[in-house]
Amino acid sequence: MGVKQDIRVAVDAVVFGYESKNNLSVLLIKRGIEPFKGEWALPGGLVMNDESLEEAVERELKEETGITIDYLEQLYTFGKPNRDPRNRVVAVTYFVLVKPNHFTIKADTDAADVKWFNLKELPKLAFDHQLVLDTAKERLKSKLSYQPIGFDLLNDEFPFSDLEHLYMTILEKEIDRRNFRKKMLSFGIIEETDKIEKIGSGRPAKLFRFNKVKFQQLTVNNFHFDIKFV
Amino acid sequence: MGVKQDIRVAVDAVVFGYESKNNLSVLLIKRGIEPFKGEWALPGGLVMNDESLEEAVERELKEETGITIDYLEQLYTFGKPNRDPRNRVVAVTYFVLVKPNHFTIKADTDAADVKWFNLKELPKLAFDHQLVLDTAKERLKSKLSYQPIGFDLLNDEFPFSDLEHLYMTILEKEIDRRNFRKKMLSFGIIEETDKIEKIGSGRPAKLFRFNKVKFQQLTVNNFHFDIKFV
DNA sequence: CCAAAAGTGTTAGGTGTACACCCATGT
DNA sequence: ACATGGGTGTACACCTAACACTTTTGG
Repeated sequence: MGVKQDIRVAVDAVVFGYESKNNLSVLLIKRGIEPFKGEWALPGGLVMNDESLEEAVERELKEETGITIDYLEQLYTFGKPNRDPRNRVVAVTYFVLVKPNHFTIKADTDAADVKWFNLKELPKLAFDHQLVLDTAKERLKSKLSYQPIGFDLLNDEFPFSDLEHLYMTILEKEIDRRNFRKKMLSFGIIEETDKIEKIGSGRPAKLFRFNKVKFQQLTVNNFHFDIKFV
Repeated sequence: MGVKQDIRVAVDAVVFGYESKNNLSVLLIKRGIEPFKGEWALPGGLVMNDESLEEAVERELKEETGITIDYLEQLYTFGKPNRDPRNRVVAVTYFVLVKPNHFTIKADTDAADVKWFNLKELPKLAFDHQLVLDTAKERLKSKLSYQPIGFDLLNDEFPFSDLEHLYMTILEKEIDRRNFRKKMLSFGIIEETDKIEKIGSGRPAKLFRFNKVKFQQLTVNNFHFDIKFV
């Protein structure tokens, strides 16, 4: 049957965070070891023999970055020979969202440094991680329109304008505020709280909350979240 | 750094074919070796050291089934420990479509037998392949609505009713023929040929053809294939 | 002339899109 | 009173969904 298989399995994560108007970021670590020592890369590492792929991602993110995961799904598996200059490595990549609340970062163990980078100000990335990131950006962009994942990038209670700006930032287009609000509210999955947030100038904003339970009930009854713009 | 990693990487393919009204099938092979010897499983096998994942799927499908691939995309990667009773195996699975023209099967090498199974009459599957198949069915169902993949399950020239039946079979719902035809034709990506097919009873049908080039041109100009039904 | 499947139009209701002014607060 | 961002309504165009009869062929 030919030569014994000699391939490693790794997991890598693309972690997105959103802070304010036009500030969509991704979490990177500065590599402490060769290859690509000193360059920036996606958090990740080899899978251990007895853990699942998801457990591996969660472990690596905890070890390397200390963030709390709000949303996680498998992204894509990259397996071309020569992705890694040392051995052949097949990388199962994951797509992760984090709410601003959970941004807290601790740089302990094997990562020399951890940092959020605005997507508009990225450094050169190690390995084929730019390709992975581009794949994740596409996923984020397309999922935003047919799944309520935007709420995993905002705190539990948020002013409506944050949601608007989030959509405009990710989709990279202008959206009519009135139509956006109307459509979003028409789903009946967002509820008004009795709180009000005053920051900076202008009229204070009511805070809203995503009702996940309501969304799941509706989904069972054949409701489809769908919000598109020209 | 603990114990050396001991994980194998395999590829498996879910190959769909469609023949006639309500006849959506998947290609399975009867396993010639342990474990699960004599049971039915998805075609697939271990990845060789110097081939890409896609090359591995293509090689396995050629070796084991002899079909011609019309559409291929990565499906999902299954990596729980204990999927395989012998070693830990991470399986990168692929989603494949085949036109009726390309159904030709040859059972040569390591597969004891190859066979198309109607999705309504499936045997028990080896490993976690039922889960893989279910994932592929979902993918097929959802992609059908926003990508023109249905045409990769029909011959190049097809009567309109085949397309209708294909959609109804996969989506498992009744669709109004008049509205379906109107909407499908309105995209301008299907053209009439001057051929006519007479089979069985009833009025003979014009044959149509999917214009892929036209579709790609439109896609560049921000056209989105989208065909949904209540 | 009957059976079988192909082919075709209209209407009403709902949804998407475009668009502009008033409101509440801090300075 | 002014600057800043929050909050709201309407009208028209377009698309969706519901629905039934005629045409062409073979037996």
